[in-house]
Amino acid sequence: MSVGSRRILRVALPVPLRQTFDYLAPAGVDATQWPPGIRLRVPFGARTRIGLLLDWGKDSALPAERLRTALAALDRISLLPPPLFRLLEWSSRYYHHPVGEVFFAALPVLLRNGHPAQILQARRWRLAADAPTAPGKPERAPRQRTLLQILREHPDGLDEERLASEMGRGWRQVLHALIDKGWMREAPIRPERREAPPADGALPAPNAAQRHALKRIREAFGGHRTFLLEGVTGSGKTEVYLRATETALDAGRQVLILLPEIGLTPQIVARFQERFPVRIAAFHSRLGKGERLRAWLEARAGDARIVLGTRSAVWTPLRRPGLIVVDEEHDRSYKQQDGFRYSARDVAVVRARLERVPLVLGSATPSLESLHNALEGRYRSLSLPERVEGAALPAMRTLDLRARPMHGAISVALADAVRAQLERGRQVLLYLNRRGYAPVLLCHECGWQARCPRCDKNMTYHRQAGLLRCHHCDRQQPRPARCPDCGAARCVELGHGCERLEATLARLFPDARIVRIDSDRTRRKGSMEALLEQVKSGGADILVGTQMIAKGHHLEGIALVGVVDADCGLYSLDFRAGERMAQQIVQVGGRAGRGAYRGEVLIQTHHPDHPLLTVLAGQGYGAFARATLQERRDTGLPPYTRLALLQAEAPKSLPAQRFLRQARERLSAWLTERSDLEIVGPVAATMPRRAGRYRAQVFLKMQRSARRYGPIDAWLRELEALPSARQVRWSFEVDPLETS
DNA sequence: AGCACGCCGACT
DNA sequence: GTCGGCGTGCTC
Repeated sequence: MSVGSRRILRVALPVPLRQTFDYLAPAGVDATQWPPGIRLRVPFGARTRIGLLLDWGKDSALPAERLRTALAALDRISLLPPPLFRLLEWSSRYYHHPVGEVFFAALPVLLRNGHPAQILQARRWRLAADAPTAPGKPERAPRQRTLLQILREHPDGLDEERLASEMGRGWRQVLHALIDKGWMREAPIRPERREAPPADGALPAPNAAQRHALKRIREAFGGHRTFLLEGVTGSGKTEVYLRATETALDAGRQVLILLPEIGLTPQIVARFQERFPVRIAAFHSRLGKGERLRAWLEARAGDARIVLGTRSAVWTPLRRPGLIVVDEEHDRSYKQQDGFRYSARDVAVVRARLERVPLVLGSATPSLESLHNALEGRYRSLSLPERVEGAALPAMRTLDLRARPMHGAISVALADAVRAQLERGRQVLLYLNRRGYAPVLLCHECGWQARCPRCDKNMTYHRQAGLLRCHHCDRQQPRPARCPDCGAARCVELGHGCERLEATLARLFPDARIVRIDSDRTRRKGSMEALLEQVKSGGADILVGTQMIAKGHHLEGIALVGVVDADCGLYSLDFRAGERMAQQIVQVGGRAGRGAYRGEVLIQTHHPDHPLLTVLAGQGYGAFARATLQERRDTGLPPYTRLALLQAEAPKSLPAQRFLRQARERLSAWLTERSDLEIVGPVAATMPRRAGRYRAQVFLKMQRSARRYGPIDAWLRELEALPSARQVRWSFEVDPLETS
């Protein structure tokens, strides 16, 4: 190989185009001095942009005179360790997403914008021993006096960022004046606070199932293996993660732990920090740009030994990875729903293979995809069938609503069960996955309904706010005093949301303390924690909530969980609705009886004989999941086939339809007779209009074994150039979760 | 996605 | 007579 002749730089740019761009190396630079994975400043159209060098080439498909010259390299060494680099290439191919957008999604914003790949070491300053201690000194320099006073209050020192915000403009001059007087000393960056880990005796002793799971995971260290850890709620999955983490750390390795959006709480970070006196990088949504870059670089350097984060943390570079964990792997927040639509769980599976490390997928209610992989032997099954410390699993049964007397959304039978628990001084949780007061506002005279003009959907009445809100767009409007159609003052509320359920309960149980938790009540940061704290400390008798309360929270005192409406998940167009409903019932039911007594789960339904409910309530989630898998196999749905979705939306219906029709024709042209690819559509979305835009889609259904990405890539590149594509917003999604 | 180029309405 | 609307074409 003649290295010197490889003069073409192949560069990925953050643009939605399925291609790379070729550049020449500047005069005097041998292209091969620049390793793939570094950032380059390049001219692009009318301006200069930052790209990522992916590869070199001997020659370009473009004539030499059209090539421009790269301006400069921003890095000396690759930003991305080789396995992560290959993971990103794989992701771009698998998800058929523009390679530049994929690579740039893995970089912190500051790096995307050209910031040097160096840890922002905001220097810290503290007072020197001989600085004046009297508050009035020096008399003739008020700014210096202020700065001295601030630092007197912070004997450990303050970083420059804080100094700037406390002092305001011109702070650096003041600082330098004090440095010149010898009154300032540089303080060590981030005083390390390392506490000894708890002695082994202080830790909970793992039970037999936990020990077995750990043994299998530890055996896999040093190589790759994927485990599906099925652990009922309260079975101590986190303790397994912690002990497996310990093993990886002892081997000098890093651990990457992915959590669903609501799972990454300060408490879970604290739990890891308590156990391990090592640097932890926690990627949460409130991290500032600089902090995010620092955490990213610390992970890349191997200084952060544990990386905790949500979906996007799957792209964190690791120097010496030893273990990856995906907690609550069924959770839908692992799926990015816009732009680059990837599944962090699925990416983690591939990453673990490329990094050659074990991966643990944990859940009480595994996704059918993962369960299928386990049943087929691709994943190793581990199970924690019992709760720790002997707490019993709640008993689950259905309550037949047919022809039964009701108090609003609550049957008399459920109300009686609630009363019985309240009389024994125990807590009750009622789960209703519907916000607001009533999902429908209807005129009793003429039949008019409050509909969202932009979505063709009913607007939900929120009584406390006095507003009609559309839950599909941001529209809200006051409740009309009279029917806009006939003028009658007789609009009635139909159906029940959480707000109304709370009102019903207040009437039925006037002495009970009721706490409602839904996104209407937890807008403000920290209000969710405050409400949960109130419940945990016994300051509530009845907890009412949407799916926000279904996940993860350890509520000791709850004896009864009521699922107020199980019917909405039974007959849905979305083939995953049943799976989701079952997961929600089991997860919310898992809040019951984690204290000293056995809990009870009551499921209200008009379809007590529906197989989903009978299997779930009678035999549990595992049996339900296996039965549903059988159904998916019979109907040729995922995970037995693979879906992809081409979606288009436009302010008018026609352009979206036209684009999709053309897209379908073009795809057919790419296919041979023996292609195992089925095309369905264009069909209107389940919600044909949302926020004033018409939506339609084409489905691709492939055999599981289909590994041929080529035709689809060529097809999508063709679509990019289609004139009808410019009149619509379109997207392509592999393995969509929502097929509506 | 940006950004420039390009051809038609209400303003100094 | 110009400023600027967003259609359409291109980016190595």
